[in-house]
Amino acid sequence: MEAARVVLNRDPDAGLDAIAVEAGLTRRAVYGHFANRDALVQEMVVRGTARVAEALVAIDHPQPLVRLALIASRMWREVDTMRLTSLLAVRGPFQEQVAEQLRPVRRHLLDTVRDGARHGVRTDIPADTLARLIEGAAIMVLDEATRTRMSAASGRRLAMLAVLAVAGLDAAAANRLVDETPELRA
Amino acid sequence: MEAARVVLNRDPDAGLDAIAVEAGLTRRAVYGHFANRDALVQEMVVRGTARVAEALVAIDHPQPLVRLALIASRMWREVDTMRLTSLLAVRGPFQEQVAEQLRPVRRHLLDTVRDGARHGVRTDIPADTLARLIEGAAIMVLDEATRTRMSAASGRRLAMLAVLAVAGLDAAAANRLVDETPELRA
DNA sequence: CGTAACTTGCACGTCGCTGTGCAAGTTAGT
DNA sequence: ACTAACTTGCACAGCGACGTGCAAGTTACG
Repeated sequence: MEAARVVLNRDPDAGLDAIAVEAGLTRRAVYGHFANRDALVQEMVVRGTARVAEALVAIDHPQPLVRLALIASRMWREVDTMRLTSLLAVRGPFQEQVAEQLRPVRRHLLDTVRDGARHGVRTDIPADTLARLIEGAAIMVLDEATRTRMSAASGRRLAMLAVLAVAGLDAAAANRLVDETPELRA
Repeated sequence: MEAARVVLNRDPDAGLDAIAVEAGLTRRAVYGHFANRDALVQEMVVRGTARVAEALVAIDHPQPLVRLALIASRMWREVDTMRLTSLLAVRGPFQEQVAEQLRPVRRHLLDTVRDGARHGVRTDIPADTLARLIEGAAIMVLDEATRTRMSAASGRRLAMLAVLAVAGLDAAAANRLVDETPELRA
């Protein structure tokens, strides 16, 4: 399970053998726990997505901008799962499934974007489009930060800054927000 | 060739059969032109990347911010090729090849970012990191715009705004720049 | 017409991955 | 020591995609 996350994060098309080896097992042994490859991946992605979705929906802060930054922050905390989830949300046999699980998260994000209109979030781009861009930007930064083996602190901050940038804040305002909000320093 | 671009854009792992059909040929006939599947993809990606790279490096405007917007704009003009190129630059057997071809482009982008420091480009993020983020953001927007079948004008504008946002401009300044610069209206 | 280039259809072998069957081995719990 | 759960190794069949060989057909050009 854990092994699958690691391996599939490296190569989403990795064979069952690679996963088994990573788990310290034989390919044959895996079939004792899962009916087939898809069942394994399904199980993993569903669990992971559920955890992430729950964590993101739970974000609740009076200021919309802080909520946005917190979303980026929590995503970073679950990078591995997030990257897989977002990957599987686009291609693969689980698109629907994952999309369904992400619905409340996306709704929450959209609400936050709308809510932020009076706090500096740009309105020149339709809210739903902007929400998608913010989501995409977060994932993209996560990818980049992972690829360059960025430190936890740097990655988190970068994710927050990028999300706020796409949301429409200028650099100065974003840095001020991140530095002066206690919840964003945790 | 053209067919390969279309098909692989839908599914990067598409079989040779699908490509042949799209081209109005038989799988067998393709082997009359290319030694094997890899040769075909290689040829296509190399040609495409070369074109794009050339177009992007040729961008030359006194204002760095305009250069950034132009990069996004030209990328949008070559969406299909760009998406494939960026995809192949990360995974697949051509990583090195593509990365090599993109080197001058990335250097140009990095120079532009550095150059923009005095024109509103954020400096709180290291220039090389920021350059990567801008590149990633552009691709991400292209993907999103393609997925939602956005109109040419909308897609182009969105790409420009997103790139400028990540570069550190606030929404108002970005819109002003895009609207008031003749080169960005073309 | 004749020829050269190209395409087609079909057959075939190969490769890599999947999923299963079975006998034998290991490990943990009682 | 006995059992139950789990693992291993190996063998096998299936599937899909690749790459090739060959005979027959089409098309363009002289």
